[in-house]
Amino acid sequence: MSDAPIIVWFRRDLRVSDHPSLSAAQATGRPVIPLFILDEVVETLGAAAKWRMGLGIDHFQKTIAKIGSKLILRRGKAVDVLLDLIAETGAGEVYWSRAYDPASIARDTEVKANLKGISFTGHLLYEPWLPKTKVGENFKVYTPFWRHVRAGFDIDAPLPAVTHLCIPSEWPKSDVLLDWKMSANMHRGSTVVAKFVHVGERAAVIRLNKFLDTAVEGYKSDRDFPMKPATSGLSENLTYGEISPRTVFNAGQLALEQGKQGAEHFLKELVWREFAYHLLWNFPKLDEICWRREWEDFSWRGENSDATAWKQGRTGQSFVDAGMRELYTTGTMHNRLRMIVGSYLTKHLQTDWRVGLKWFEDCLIDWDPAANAMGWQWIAGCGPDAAPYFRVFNPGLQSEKFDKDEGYRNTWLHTGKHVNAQAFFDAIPISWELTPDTKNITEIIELSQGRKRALDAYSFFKERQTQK
DNA sequence: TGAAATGTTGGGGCG
DNA sequence: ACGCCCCAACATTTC
Repeated sequence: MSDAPIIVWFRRDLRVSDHPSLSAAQATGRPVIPLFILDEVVETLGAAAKWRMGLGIDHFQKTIAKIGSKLILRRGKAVDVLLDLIAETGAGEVYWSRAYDPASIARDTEVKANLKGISFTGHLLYEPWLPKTKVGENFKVYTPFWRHVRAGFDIDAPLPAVTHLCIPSEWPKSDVLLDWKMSANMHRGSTVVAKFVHVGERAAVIRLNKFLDTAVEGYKSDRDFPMKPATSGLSENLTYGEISPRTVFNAGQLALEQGKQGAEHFLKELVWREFAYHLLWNFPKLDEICWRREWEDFSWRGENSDATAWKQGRTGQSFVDAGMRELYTTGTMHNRLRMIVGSYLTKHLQTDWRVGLKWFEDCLIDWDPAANAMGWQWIAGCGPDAAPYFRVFNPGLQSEKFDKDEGYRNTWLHTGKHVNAQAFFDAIPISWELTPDTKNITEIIELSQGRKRALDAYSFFKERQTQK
């Protein structure tokens, strides 16, 4: 029986509750060395996500300290760092929670080929390769996927929090988090976004409970209204694994059994996240190539000045601009606005969905490789189970329906009603000018013209397709 | 998880 | 009383 230490390599699982690899390591009774690596995957995160990951690590260091252990920080290519640490400490194995995006898979495959690594489930409810249709195919449509996993997969109860860890006889050296400068690319001002983040396990659980106590009953209808406090906000925590999907699922299931309206819809949204990973697993270039390949021939515009105006929240469509400014200021955007701004960019502005995907990747603190790619392909009309291309959102009508009192637009465009907004914009050091009141910006393109241009491009595209 | 165009119906004003 | 028109309200189809 070896008493060699076990390295628990943390990635997107910054928690001690319901953490299968940590619990398994602890259960061996052997010393545990908690480790985080600033590796090739973390280095290339978008600015906001990288900064937010830094906050998560900072918080998690304290969590680990509270259970009598220490989070070791190392920087470098993952396999090299791990081999070095094994040599230094005599560690026998490395445990981790699986990741499913191509960059992480490549990294982890190389690691596994060079040392004894054991991977656990932790980031998802269902391993993405498991769901199959009756004829053994991968799912392309959400509803059958939902029905299949709902009926066919049991979700175990979450594991209890790990409350202590055996420590090694000697701690290996650790980097200092500040030296990693995780905020280096946050030119748009991390102090502004910092007001909106909820970091760590405790914050995540508070969010979950608050949502289930107060908001879930009205979730089904209220979640479409960006000014209503109707959503859980948990995407931010799920993406860094500050709460496990299993914890969220079980709590949602309990609410459902208590007869709470909206709980079923909440579970469905959680499973959308699973569906995104199912798609990404089966189509690893989901963020690069149109899932319906023929759409590669569509006349998408690349980076262009209209797209720049879109990023800056200066399109002259107040609802779109408000959404883009919420994104820039808070690192998140209400889901309804994500659909609206995505539709506007890809339809009215005829711009390639990958331009929008990249901007979201850089701005979102809840960025997720699978969900972002699926969402953009969905709205552009080239993805699986996608909104048909001709489903063009009209931002004006959408604002009539979902922001009738202009509360949302007033908040993010600043027209004086919500004084906080000015402070946000004052604090953002930006290279382009934000006028305080964007309501008078001339629209890039009149809405019905933009719609027509999009539909014309679509007919032209379809015409060419049939000729092939 | 859309919007606009087109089609249908039925009530009311009015000659 | 009747036919006609208008148009709101709703349903269907088309993009």
